[in-house]
Amino acid sequence: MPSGRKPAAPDTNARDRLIEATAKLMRDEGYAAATSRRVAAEAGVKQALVYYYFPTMDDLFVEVLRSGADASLERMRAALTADDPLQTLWDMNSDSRLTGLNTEFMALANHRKIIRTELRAYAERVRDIETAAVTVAMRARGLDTEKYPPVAISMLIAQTARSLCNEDAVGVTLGHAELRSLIAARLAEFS
Amino acid sequence: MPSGRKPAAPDTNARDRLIEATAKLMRDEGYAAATSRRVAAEAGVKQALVYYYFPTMDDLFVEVLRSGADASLERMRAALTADDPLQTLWDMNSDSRLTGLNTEFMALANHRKIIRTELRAYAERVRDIETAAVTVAMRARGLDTEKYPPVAISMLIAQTARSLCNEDAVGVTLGHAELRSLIAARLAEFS
DNA sequence: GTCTATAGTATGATAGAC
DNA sequence: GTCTATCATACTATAGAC
Repeated sequence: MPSGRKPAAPDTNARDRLIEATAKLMRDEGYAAATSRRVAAEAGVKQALVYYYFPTMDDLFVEVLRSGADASLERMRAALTADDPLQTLWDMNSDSRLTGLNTEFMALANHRKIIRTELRAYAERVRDIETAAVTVAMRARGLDTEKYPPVAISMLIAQTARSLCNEDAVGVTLGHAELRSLIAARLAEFS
Repeated sequence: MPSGRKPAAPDTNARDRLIEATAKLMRDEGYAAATSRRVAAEAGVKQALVYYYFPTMDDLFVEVLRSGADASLERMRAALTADDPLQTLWDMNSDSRLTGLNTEFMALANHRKIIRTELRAYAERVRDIETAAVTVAMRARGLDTEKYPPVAISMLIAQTARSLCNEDAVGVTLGHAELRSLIAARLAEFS
């Protein structure tokens, strides 16, 4: 295979570095900080090169969302067939790197049509996978999937994890211990 | 009383109009759209006047947060002594005007210290009030506040309502009906 | 309290050399 | 594929007239 190398090194091609640099800036300083100049500097290239790979900055943002989404979906598919899908669901939605980016994209999506469309498509694919995993887990334990629809349970777990993460990010921790142990007790019933 | 008028009219003084215009722009187009020029135009004044009332744009943002927070806390205090505090808690956190602004402030808070500090203080005051209301409601119905800490219950209700609202804003509705009716059934047990 | 005018800087995007 | 150079535009913030 001629081009079979996949270096995990920090630098691959310029395009990938630009995408990664944009994600980093969005996480650390918000989407408004991800300007063509700053993104280029972070990736170690000149500003004009951004427009060689991406027609507009919005196209760059969409690509950041897509590549992150693909990686996330891949991880989720693998993880949710594991021993403890519900705990895995909780853990994955507690990753502050992901929830931080997600907040930025939610804010961006509120006023940019292309990003809204892309984010919606991604969110629904994620929900489908998560719901499938919860369905399997609940049936295996003989739980009532009529009274407690798996899609509702998976939303409850994912959204609670993400909310706690978002609050942590701004320094709000009041009540977190209580909610965490309540969830932990509930999740333990499934294991 | 010399200055006792409180006109609900769209125009009061310039300062208030600037704060309201900023909130509107943040809701409709995101915080990045709330520039001194656009805010001034929306309020019907000239750009330089923004800096007469607010030393920097961040000071304006903080003031938007404060005035919104004060109004919200006032409404919440009044509402939570009502007949059905838990339903009220749900309804107040389902207001898309508030949750939209909240998303913007969360994103802003992720990279602006002053706003993070202000948002944290507000979030904790809100949580205190909500928790107090849930405590009263649970005790009145003889529910176990040891096993189900009121602060955790109030967080669960508020965050679920807000999450559904945030998703609605970007067009995601998958699973909402199921989660809503699950919550409705739970809330009904308290009434 | 509200304005005009402007300084100084950063932005998205393009043209064209190599 | 990557660069230099630049245009047109927008931004925050200040100075100073009225």
